[in-house]
Amino acid sequence: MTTLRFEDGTIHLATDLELSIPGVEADPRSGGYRAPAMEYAAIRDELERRGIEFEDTLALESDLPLSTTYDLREYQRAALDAWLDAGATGVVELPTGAGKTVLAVGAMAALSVPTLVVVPTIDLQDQWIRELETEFDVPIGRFGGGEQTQEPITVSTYDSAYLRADDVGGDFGLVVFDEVHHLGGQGYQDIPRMLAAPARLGLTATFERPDGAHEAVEELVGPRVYQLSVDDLAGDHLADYEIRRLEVELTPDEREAYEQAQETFVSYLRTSGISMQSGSDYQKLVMRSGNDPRAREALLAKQRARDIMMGSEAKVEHLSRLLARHRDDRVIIFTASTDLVYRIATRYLVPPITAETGTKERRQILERFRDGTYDTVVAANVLDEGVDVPDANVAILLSGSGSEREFTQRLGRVLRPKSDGSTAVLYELVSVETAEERVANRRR
DNA sequence: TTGACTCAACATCCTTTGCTACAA
DNA sequence: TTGTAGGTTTCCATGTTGAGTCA
Repeated sequence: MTTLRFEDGTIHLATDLELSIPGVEADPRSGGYRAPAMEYAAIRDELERRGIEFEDTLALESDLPLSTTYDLREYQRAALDAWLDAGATGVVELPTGAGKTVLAVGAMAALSVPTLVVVPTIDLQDQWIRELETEFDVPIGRFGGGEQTQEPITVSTYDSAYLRADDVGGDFGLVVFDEVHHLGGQGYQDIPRMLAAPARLGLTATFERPDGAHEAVEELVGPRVYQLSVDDLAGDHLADYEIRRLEVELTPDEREAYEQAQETFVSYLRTSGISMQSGSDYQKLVMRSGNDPRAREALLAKQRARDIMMGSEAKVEHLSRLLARHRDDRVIIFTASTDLVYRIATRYLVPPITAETGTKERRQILERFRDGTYDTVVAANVLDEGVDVPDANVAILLSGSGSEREFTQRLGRVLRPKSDGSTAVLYELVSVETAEERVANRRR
């Protein structure tokens, strides 16, 4: 008799037959065959194709009473169809605010199998659970945030999924990865490997990663099956928007300090033979800095130069004009450093949010921003992703990285359609004749 | 139960000029 | 002809998160 069983994140195939299935290896210790759990569907298909009778101890197709009242928008319907046509595997890329959760609910209702939803933050976990409890008449389990309760539909953080996948990986027929680009991380890639779920849905607003790790995501979840950009939906389902770049000058003191720091960095590159053509060259420099004091000094100088161009006095000065112009608007100011957040908070009496802001205080600030008590907040990177941020119509990017993802996420914060149909505005403040001009171009 | 703390993991961190090999 | 990727393996700093521990 041939039997399929889930064991510690793997599929064990107990059989007397001689088999040769790609990805499946003989396991002499247990006297059978073994493969990562993600090969489950392929193994089952292969056994069926060869007409081999087998017992399947994984019950992934139990019929859950899932129905949805959501009326999918045209593009959501198209995305769902594309995913189903691809065999219920793959990634859907939709901009922030385009209703990725709704799409996932549609997918869950279409398959009606036990489902694991994996999300990056506790905040998102809370949102998903609220949404699923409203939509479906079944209990919703939770892995993470100090709770470990499993139900046919369970929402987990990536961290908890990593800890539990070897244990529960044989219990779900569908897995939904919210913000699926996180799966590019080395450790997180083990999560989909240890899950048997044949159906896999990845959701993101920014699929491609600069480090190329989206290729690993494609192998683990499936290729991108549907894609819409912000511009595809702006004006219809998202607000129209405008990007305004404002160029500011460094003060003479800042300029001198910037040029000096930059020269320290560049002259080290010249003498060390590092050509700095890609991220991996930068990595080489970082490694060298571990035992080469000059390399370390070069990196620290680069850091100083970054701080100067990103937090220049002229930017903070210019901010006062923007805040005056948008006195009646709802404004989020984004920076790349916590220092700058607190400088602005002190100078303009704007509530700050950084990683140091406790959960309770953070929730309070966002609640007051939502109800209109505050019309402006300033944040470092905390509001980029994974947080339910109230709608705003003006975003001011005082500083940021060259990451296209970060830019898209920040733009997404002002794109919820406005009741009066008005246009959202995103300001980018850039210090001229610094590396920031290049950084700003890259992220677009 | 809460808050403060530590720890591990992840992300970004880069330049600008020209060489070589290879694929489309 | 044109466009694009090209070797390495353990790490400067900063920002952020979730899990775990302890009082």
